[in-house]
Amino acid sequence: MRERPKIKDIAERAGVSVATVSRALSDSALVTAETRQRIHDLARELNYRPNVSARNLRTRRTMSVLLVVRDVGNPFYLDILKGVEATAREAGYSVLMGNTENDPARETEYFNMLRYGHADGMVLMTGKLPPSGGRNQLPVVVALEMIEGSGLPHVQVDNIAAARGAVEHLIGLGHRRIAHISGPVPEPMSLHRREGYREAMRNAGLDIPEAYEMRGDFLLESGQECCRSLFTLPEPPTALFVGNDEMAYGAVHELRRMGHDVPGDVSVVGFDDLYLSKAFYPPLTTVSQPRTEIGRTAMAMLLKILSGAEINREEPIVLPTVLNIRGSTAPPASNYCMSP
Amino acid sequence: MRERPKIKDIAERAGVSVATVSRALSDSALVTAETRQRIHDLARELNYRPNVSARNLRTRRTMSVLLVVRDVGNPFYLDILKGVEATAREAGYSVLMGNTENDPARETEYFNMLRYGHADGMVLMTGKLPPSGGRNQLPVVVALEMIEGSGLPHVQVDNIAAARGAVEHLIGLGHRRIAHISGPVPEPMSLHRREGYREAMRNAGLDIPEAYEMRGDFLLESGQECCRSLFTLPEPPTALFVGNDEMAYGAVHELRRMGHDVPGDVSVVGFDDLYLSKAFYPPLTTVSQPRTEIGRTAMAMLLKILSGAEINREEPIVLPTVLNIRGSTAPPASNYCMSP
DNA sequence: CTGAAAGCGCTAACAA
DNA sequence: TTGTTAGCGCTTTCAG
Repeated sequence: MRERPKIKDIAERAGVSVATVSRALSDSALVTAETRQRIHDLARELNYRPNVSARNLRTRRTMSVLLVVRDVGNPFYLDILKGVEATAREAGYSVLMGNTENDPARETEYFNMLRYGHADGMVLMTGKLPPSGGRNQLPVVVALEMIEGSGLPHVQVDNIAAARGAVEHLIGLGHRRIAHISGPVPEPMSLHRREGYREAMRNAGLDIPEAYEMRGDFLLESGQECCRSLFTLPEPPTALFVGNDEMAYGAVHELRRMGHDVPGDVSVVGFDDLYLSKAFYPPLTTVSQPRTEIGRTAMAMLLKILSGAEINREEPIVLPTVLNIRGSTAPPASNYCMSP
Repeated sequence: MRERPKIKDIAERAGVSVATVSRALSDSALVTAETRQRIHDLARELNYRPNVSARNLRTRRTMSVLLVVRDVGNPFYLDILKGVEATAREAGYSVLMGNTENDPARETEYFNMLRYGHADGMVLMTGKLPPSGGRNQLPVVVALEMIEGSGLPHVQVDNIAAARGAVEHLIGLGHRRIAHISGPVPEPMSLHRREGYREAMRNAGLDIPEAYEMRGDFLLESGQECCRSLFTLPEPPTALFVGNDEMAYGAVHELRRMGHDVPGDVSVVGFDDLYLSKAFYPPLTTVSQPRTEIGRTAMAMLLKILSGAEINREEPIVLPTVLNIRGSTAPPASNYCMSP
């Protein structure tokens, strides 16, 4: 037998044409059950494997999708990746990993991979977009990061409402001096979470001293640094609403280093509910996003687009968040407590 | 212009043959600099994109590799993924994600993807292998998990020595009653770390009570459970060497719940140096594996195999580990301290 | 229900 | 240096 059998080999052995083999292998109804069986047996016997490149060329599809994130090393994406992968494979698709590292050139490159026919569609989790160029025609679904006015379908959470809920929790505990450490500005995700913070404060009639709004970059170290600045203020906050868990870890770490107890002296709320937030000390109160579900939904949406179905590109799909109240929040210490 | 230009379109416009265009676009030296330039310009003007499926079919390679892990959701793989991805793209390869969830059927499936020509090679990070079937002929590199006697090239760390070093650190601090929580047995990785623990204890002339060797499964909860058992013993340990960081988090969590101070009452050492171990409280003493480097090395090895170079399949590449000593280890409390 | 035949778009022998 | 040509292995009309 030749190195690797092809349809032709099976056809010869079975005494039928390649067309029949192709049909039989794809379980077409246009083949007698009997021949179909015979061909299947023969295929197994010869250890036949279809050549995907040939099939792709012919069918003009690759049965694979691109999943593009800004940093594969970020644990935040894990469950999303998991959701995308699971949904993709259920539909027979493979997932190609893309990593932009915030480099617009790379992002363009991944769009080009779509155009090259490298993949059939893309789930995009970055905040920026290449210069356009007919990209709205491409099968792309944006997850998480809201790209304003992109015209691309997206699935996300309501960051404003979630943030507002988190801050309301702090206010409900009796906190009045609540500071915020935001993610990188002007990314929509950061802005929205900050907006939620502002809304909650405004609704409660609370002032936000300018120095209470710190800008971080979503990384642990910036959580530490921002926290340090906040606690050199003459009137430091009694509670922190931090833009993501990673910075919240940094903040708690720093608070401990400065001798403050969490939540005894300072309460901290995060955002994301990372993998380890429940094992953190103290277990972190944080907004939980349905990450796996986001992945699944985004991929399902992409599958729908790929199947040719019409979808509503304007109205984003918004998934619900939950505030997980754990050990890092408590009422303010009595000496800090002031009634309005 | 037609929907999507192909080489033929460029050829017609340029008044040359498709072969010349193909050569020009791949910057072959067999084309005049002048025509090459002209064709490049034309290609850009027409917004030409090569069709990868056609190319793949013709060249019999896909320029993509498979990266297979047992759980994409596990943060442990992040940096490895990053290393693999980086090295792959530097060489022009894409990375396809594979997720086995410890299901041997899936693992076979990924091997089949190689055989189908879905990808050119594979970096495998799971502990089990399908029934063989000429798999040793396939371009596969095993990272991390040692599959004994597989005949596949692999890159890894010396788990025995690393574990021994970690336990020696505890012994050096004065601990005598040191327990171990292992990963799933009989996986080589778990066995090796346990072996290192045993060696260190033996070398120091220390006994290992049977109950001091707990079996976990590398997950947080099992760290908690094993820890709970250990501290119902009449003579509980004063230090724990835990098979991975995740279980160590669980153990510390449980110790705190039971009212033990870490490291005041009990010291804990982990393995892996996960992303957040330094922000953990107390910052975790743990063995650090060069994860990104492991990914890079494995991918580099695979590239070498794909390029046709001969490599030594017998001798694994062993990368160095470092013991990161942080806040979770200290000398035993005086009332526990006993000289030999 | 089955077969013949025409490509999908590209690369690489072989010729010139 | 360039062109001609023959496929890579598969799917899918179109005829029978």
